[in-house]
Amino acid sequence: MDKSKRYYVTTPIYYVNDVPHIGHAYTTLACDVLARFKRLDGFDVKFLTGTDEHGQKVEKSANDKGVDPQTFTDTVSQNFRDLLGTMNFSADDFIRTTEERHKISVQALWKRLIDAGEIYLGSYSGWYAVRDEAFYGEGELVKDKDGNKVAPSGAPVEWVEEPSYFFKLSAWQDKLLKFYDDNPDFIAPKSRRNEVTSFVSGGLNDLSVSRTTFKWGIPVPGDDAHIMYVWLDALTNYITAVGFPETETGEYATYWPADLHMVGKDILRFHAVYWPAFLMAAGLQPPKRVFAHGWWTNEGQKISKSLGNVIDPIELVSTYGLDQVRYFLLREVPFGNDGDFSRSAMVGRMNSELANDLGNLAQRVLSMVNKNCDGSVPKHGEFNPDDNTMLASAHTMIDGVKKHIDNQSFNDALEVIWLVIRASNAYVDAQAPWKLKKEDPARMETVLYVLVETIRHIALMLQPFMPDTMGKMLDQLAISHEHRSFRFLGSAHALVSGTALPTPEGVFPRFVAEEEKGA
RNA sequence: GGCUGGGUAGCUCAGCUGGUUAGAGCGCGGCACUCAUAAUGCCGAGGUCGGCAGUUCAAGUCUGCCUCCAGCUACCA
Repeated sequence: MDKSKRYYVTTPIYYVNDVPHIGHAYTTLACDVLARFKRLDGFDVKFLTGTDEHGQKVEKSANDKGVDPQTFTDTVSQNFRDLLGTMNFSADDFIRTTEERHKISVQALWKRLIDAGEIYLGSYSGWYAVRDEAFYGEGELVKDKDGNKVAPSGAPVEWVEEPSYFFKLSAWQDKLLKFYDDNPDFIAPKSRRNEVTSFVSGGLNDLSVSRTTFKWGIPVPGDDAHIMYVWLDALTNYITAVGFPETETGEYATYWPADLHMVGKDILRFHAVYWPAFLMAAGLQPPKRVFAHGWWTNEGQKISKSLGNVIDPIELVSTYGLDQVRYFLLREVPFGNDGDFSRSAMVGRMNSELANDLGNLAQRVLSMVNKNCDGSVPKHGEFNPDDNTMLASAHTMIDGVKKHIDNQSFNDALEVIWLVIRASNAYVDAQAPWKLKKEDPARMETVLYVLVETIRHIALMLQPFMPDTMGKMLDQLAISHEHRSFRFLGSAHALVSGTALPTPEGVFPRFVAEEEKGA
């Protein structure tokens, strides 16, 4: 197996206590585009997502509902699985931490860490907030209005003193710093990398990795009183899904180390510090890269449940259309930055870029072809310098796109494609095929040929972002499903003159607000 | 308090190792065209590149100080 031609990308596993929102959709969307892109580029891809189902909070939620935790998680995990269909995500595997394969995997990892002397039994005491699933130092606590000590988040805390296993994280400080140094692209974007290295440079404490205060989790092998700390459990999903503890054959041998863990910026530390430390301590390879993306605000406001302005992906898709939403989320903001979702920005992008620039380009060209070329791919004569410039920009587009995709710079990748789209519209106007129709029909056909061939390239390149719509556009060019990978880019696989084309139909309608309709 | 990143046209942002008239998209104004989803193309307005000082033949681009914003981190009577 050629390891350079395989690609393993993961989303975080989503905490089942949450209801799927735009943040989940955004993270998985980014991975979906990467996975689709790599598949089209000839890679053997594994794209993993799933749900994190253990922990005290889940146990509590289930109790509150009067059901056992397994029944509870079966129900809520499904919400995240449904999101795949809603957003047209092409995940290859959906892992749940309550699965048997995962229990085996986590316990095997634990044993490796024990055997390596990286875990020891001690005792833990501190202020614990169930709601945050985190310990706080005395100094971090604040007083609420009744004078009770609470976490900085406002969550109630309790003094907990219990035996606990510890991972010797403190011993990994130098090795982690060397690892970051040797792998400058491990953490992205750059600003996040700085944050992590400065955090690690500040010193690391050993990490409590077990609890005795609840039961809903994976037991420590040989010491059932202890349940493994949720992050050790959760992070291990990335290797469970490739068949760990089997490491010599099968998917682990093929796909590990993962090419990319996509995460929100809130969980970067777990992925960029704890996870590589766990893996190296167990004698396993850390992942190649962790990318921390930003958050969305809603019309300039921070999104929160209490404000009631949570953005529901299902609603977005039904209002604006699936591919329009997929496009907007990756086009509007440089990936890694925070972004703002606003109705006007959404409509602006979908109308000016999708309907006007791209949709109308396809429509104006295809309808001329339909009316003037017998509804089939036009014949072409010699290409003049203008034609060659146009075609060359279509042919070389992939280079820029690929470069940006490998940096997860989705908006830049789209910009590269849009330069070609704008150039195509300018080319149409400059060549004025509607004039050539009367003056030089053969030349008109050549111009239209250049255009359909350019549109073919644009549609092929945009498939990862907008799979449905680009599928329709390729249908309109009568390109079979077997001819839609990036292998077919370039003049060697150009459209064949005379091929019958279906009647064109617009694929990106303009968005007209309800109140404007019928006005 | 410390660290990091950032303050560039109305808005969102590009500007690599310092070098001729500082760029794009959107928005705005005008012109052209009529194939097309009242779409497209072209032209234009406009910014003392956060402030002050310095280095240099030359600074948005380097240095120092100041200021504002964001993130991370530490600490506190």
